[in-house]
Amino acid sequence: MDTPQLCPRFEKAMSIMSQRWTGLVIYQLLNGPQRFCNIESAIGISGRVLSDRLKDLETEGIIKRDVFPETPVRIEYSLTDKGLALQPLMKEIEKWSQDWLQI
Amino acid sequence: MDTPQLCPRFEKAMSIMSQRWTGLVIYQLLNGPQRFCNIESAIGISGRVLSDRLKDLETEGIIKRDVFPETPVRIEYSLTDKGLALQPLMKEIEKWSQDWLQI
DNA sequence: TATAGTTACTTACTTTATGTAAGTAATTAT
DNA sequence: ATAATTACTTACATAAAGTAAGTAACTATA
Repeated sequence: MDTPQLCPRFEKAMSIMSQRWTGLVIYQLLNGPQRFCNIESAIGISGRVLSDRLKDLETEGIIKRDVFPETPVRIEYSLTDKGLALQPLMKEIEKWSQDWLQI
Repeated sequence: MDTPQLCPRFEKAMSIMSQRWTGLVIYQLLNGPQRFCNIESAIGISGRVLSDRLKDLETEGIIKRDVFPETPVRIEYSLTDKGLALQPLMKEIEKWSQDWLQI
């Protein structure tokens, strides 16, 4: 038929956002920089998958990882500008969920 | 730590949108009602998974399924109001992808 | 009449992703 | 010497997704 072809950039964005946990990790980091174990307990993701997701998101330039050589070592994850730019999208998801989902 | 707890409605919205293919199926249906094989070829999803997704989305009230007893039978999928309400969200993904992703 | 074509699926099987639980490294506290 | 802490990794089990073939219902063609 004659539906327009998918824009590769849009497709990429979708593939990032439609990966399990990615959205919640970003949403959680909108609360500010935080550590691995905090993200883990806040959203209920397993450490194994969180480790994968943080690596992927860092590779995509959406989050950054800062190491503070304290004891025990403190590692903070935070959103880059690219990651912060996802806030309006998160707001839309919030809005839709408020308007259309029951508890 | 002291990050706020996740809103169950937001979490539900995220679980819908972060399932693989769901976003693209909805995006595709923003072009108007269309048939199974059209969605399939437009976004490159396998029939097996598309079948699952369409059932899930119908259960969620995001799409509806209309049967036209022609030959061969025509079955059209389209967005409900709840599904159409996801358009602003799709626009945000488009915008972000334009602003932050390279080709 | 037999064969092929069409759409919308389903089924069986393989591969990939995710969940669970235990383990590791580096350091400090007890 | 043992336990505690954080940020992971590893090994293994289960769930989700991909691939390809099959099915049902009907029509068109040879």
